Amino acid sequence: MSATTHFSTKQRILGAAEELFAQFGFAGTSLRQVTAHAEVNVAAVNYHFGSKENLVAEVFRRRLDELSEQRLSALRAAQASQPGALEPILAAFIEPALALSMDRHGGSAFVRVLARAYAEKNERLRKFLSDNYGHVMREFSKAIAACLPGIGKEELHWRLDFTAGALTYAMADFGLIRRHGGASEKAHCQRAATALIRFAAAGLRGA
Amino acid sequence: MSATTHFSTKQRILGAAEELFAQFGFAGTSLRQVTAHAEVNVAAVNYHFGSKENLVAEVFRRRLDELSEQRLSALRAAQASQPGALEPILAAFIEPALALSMDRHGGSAFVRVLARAYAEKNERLRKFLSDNYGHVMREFSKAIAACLPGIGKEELHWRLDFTAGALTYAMADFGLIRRHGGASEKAHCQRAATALIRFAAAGLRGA
DNA sequence: GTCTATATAAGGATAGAC
DNA sequence: GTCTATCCTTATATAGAC
Repeated sequence: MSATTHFSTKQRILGAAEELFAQFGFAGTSLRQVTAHAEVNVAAVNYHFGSKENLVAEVFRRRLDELSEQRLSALRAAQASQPGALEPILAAFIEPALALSMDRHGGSAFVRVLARAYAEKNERLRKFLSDNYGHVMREFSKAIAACLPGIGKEELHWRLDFTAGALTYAMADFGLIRRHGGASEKAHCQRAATALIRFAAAGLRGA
Repeated sequence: MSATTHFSTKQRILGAAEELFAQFGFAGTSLRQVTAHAEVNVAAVNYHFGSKENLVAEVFRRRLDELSEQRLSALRAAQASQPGALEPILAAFIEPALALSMDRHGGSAFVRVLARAYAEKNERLRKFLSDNYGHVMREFSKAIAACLPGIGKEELHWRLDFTAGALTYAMADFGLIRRHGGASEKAHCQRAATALIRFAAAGLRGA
């Protein structure tokens, strides 16, 4: 029994799609590539997901439901233990994604898929993400704003915008750091995350 | 004689491609969409550019040759008049792109195309950009590093990386700010650029 | 739930008339 | 330099056997 046999057809498709979307984008990946990579039949995608657009949505849902919960729960913990502190809030956003990108089972590809989605101007995809996960960004924005009194509304809006871009793309790069299985890569990523938190906090404060 | 008639077939194709690439991505845009949008014949792309890949490269070359020169020349001017100052270096990078995105003739779409390229992991495209324009980023990196003595090599590398991501995506958003033709949008963009410079400088210093 | 086969459309690229 | 027509490949999606 091979390693991949442990996963259902549906999970194999999701994993293959995630990997290929990260590498070639949504439009740049064909369902034939996906099924070939997943070693399933071409018809399987339509049987399990109905359409390519639905498959894209499910690739996000599979990870984002859990990731969003982890982020919000870490945010609440940070606000409880260190109220008014900026860095713990940023850590609450970054560290669950970092854990995902260090994970086996293709989690690292997903962080890059997220970065793709950020660049993507596709209306339907943006609406899907905004409708289902927009509340996470709003919670974090509110929490960060509360740490930064005395900054004008317009200025604050921009800093949050810049931060979102910086975090998204920086984390996508974390997913590219080669994981040779050693603990040193994990430590390397952790140092990168620390640097990112420091960078974003300084930028937000506008020191 | 209509407004578009002033431009050659080649220029019309480049303009249409730029607009569509910004909106749908490279893989997500078909040559048929491009030629329809440019109001030229389907065969014109292959006649003038040989292939889709070549068209993509020319879309970059048309703007990036000039933009790179402007950036490097602004960098030299900044280093001459305010040596060791960080903000003028960042301004030298940002303001030529801002001017482009405020320009008529589709310059705003190009800034978003640049952001697309940043997310794109396509090897051939990355190599083309790195071979032809990589020296610009290296010049700026060197200049910024010189302003930040006493920061470790690894830490500095990350901060430059975060900055590149933040700048690229923030500038793409500038290109989305609606320009109703008034001067107020120009002022709005200028304030956004000032905020971006401040944000990046603070992040780089790690205050 | 999984396969083969296929319907139907769209894609990139080219040949050859004008 | 520009057009029409077309070749060939690839794509998404589905129908129907197993």
